[in-house]
Amino acid sequence: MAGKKREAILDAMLDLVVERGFHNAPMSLLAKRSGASPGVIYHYFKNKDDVILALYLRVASVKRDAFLAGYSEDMTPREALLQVWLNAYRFYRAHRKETRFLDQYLNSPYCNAARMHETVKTDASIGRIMKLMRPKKKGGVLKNLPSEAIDGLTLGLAIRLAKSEKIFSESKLMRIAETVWEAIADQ
Amino acid sequence: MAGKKREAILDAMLDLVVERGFHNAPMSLLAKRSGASPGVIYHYFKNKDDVILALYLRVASVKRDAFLAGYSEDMTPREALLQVWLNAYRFYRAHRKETRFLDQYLNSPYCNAARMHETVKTDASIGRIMKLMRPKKKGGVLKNLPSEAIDGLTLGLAIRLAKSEKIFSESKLMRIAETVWEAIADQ
Amino acid sequence: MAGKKREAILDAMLDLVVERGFHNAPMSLLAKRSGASPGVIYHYFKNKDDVILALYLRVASVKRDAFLAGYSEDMTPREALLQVWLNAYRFYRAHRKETRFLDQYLNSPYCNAARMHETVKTDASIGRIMKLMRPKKKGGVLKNLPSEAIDGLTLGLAIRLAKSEKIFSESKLMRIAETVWEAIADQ
Amino acid sequence: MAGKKREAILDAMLDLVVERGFHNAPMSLLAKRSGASPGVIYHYFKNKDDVILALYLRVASVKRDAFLAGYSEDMTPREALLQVWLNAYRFYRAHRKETRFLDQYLNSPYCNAARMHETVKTDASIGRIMKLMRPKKKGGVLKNLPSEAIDGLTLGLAIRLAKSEKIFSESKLMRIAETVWEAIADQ
DNA sequence: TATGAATGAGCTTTCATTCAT
DNA sequence: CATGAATGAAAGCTCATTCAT
Repeated sequence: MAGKKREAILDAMLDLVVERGFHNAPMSLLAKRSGASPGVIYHYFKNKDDVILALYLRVASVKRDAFLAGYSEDMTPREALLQVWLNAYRFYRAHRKETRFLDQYLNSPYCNAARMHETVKTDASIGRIMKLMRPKKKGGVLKNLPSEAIDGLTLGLAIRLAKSEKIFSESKLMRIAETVWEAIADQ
Repeated sequence: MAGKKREAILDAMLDLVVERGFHNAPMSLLAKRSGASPGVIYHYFKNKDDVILALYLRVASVKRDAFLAGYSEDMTPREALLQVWLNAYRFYRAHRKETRFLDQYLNSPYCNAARMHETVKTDASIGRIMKLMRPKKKGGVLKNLPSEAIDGLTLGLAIRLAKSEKIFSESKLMRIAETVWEAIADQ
Repeated sequence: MAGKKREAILDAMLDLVVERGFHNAPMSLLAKRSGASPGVIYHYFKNKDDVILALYLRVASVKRDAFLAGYSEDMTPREALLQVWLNAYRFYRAHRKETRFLDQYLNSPYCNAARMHETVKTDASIGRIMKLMRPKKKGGVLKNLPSEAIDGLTLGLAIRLAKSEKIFSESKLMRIAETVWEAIADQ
Repeated sequence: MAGKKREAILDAMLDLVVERGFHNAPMSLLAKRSGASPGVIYHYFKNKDDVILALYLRVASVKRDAFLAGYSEDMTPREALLQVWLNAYRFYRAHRKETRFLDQYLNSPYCNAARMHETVKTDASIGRIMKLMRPKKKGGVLKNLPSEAIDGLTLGLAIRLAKSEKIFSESKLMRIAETVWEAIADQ
């Protein structure tokens, strides 16, 4: 109950950033939209940047949980990849506002080196999976591709598909996931 | 001589946006950096948004030319894909400021539906290539994947690799390009 | 206590417009003169035009009350005319700043058709009196003159006299009021 | 031919002031509307105030000539009054832009004491007529009314009627002029 | 906790005026 | 005489933040 207003502020900020961008999201409007007074926002948050950061952390946390749903360490790399890839697609598809927020946040100087410290921590569990997928010569099962390539061919593709207005059938998604696996696995 | 100051303003805006983001790029600083007076910017541009838009159009135009360098309609789809993919990687790699600007611009509400009209026009020639690469069942040579998937697996990958600090050797790049081709071609 | 600062802003704007005109009445000076900060003016008013409009409405309201002081519907037309005419003269004479403001406002494009809507509403009670004074052929007691002529010969004269530096004695004013009555009444 | 551009500038300024007011009549727009370059305006006029002043002097001169048309010193006071009154009405009626300009100019602090020196000189010939119309006790034929009253009952009325959208017939105008004469003459 | 009036630095933009060409 | 790019002070206005209540 205590955190209800805090959540309302973050919700309103998410809407504002998506609709209007970081600039053009004034605190006065945030107050109006969230039903809080300008003053009380500063009770919950140090300043505007802190609201943005808290929103990012909330979104990142939800995203991490979504990505890892149904994943277990017992899975084969192939099973893990397919699971996480579909999770990613579904998250981006279901959370379009959050996706657009992340796009803006991660591409803006708002998110600078200092803050990326937090980011890395947050995404560490994603890293756990990714580390499983090492190139063959390092004991993994993947082709000898740079990690950026692996990332781009998997999550990068998921996000692109999710941004499309098209809705893909389960079978189509499975087929794409297979294509992804084939592109990166060293069979 | 005629458009020299106009170009200087756009150059300065590019630097500012990359360093500080759309917000935090005040016109007064733009004036100082470009060597123009605050007033004269409004001789060349209607307002701040118009500067941003002009910068986008300039970057998009340069990008299009870079992508199409060395491309000819006689090429096989495979040759064309390899050529354009390498062009893309090299453009993003060589124009990091422009790339970061595009990231911000295309993900921000600055770039709304109205402006995307221009965008589409600008990227039409890219479209010419992409249309060559149709799925097999439509007379092309590609797997039956949605266009977003093709796009993500090709240009989306190029941009990710280019953003990395790593520098890839020619042979490595060629190998990745081949992997890309194999991922999308229906052999 | 509630509207004290708002009133101070309007008071200061009245002074500024009279001293310096609409142009040359910058918001920064308005802030200084009214003891408000530049920002808070925009808490009470939408923009500069809105300050001007609010000032006009305040002046118009005071003016209307002043004009109608001591008037009752039982009066004969002659009594009513003399009463209102003297009221008008005294208002203009006692409120010289307001009078000069009205001169500027009503003659400037600041006061356009849209705003005149309000004006008419405000002056409706004046209209009540004026309608009593109809030409004889419509059941009134006045000469068959256009309403603009009636208006000019009464209020128009009052304002001119009030603008003069001269101070007229009560008896002189009464005599002029009688002249006005004779000029418009159909005896 | 030399003065053609000068006249064009004054014409454009008249339009601008009437449409937009003194403020909102920027020199850049004056340049565009008049077909002159911003620079050359400063060849013909010292500064913006000087353009306004020159326009006022031009309008005042035309007005004076219009008022005196058909007037001769041989006329009886009554004939002179009727002639000048009708001239005034017709001038205001035919020159609405000029009338609105004068309204703004004469009511604004643009037209300050320094400039009124010129004004008085310009209107001296009007003064000649007005002086003929002295109160009876000073050898004239008018009632013993303050000069402001005479002025208001004559020219003040003419201007009010002229501002109305109504168009008055010759006979109606003559009747009103007669009423005016009766109001001020000491018969 | 909560309010919202108040602050004031700083933003985008305008515009009278100048001057090299 | 003529141009129009250039100037820069100053305008109107915004907004993150504070604080008395």
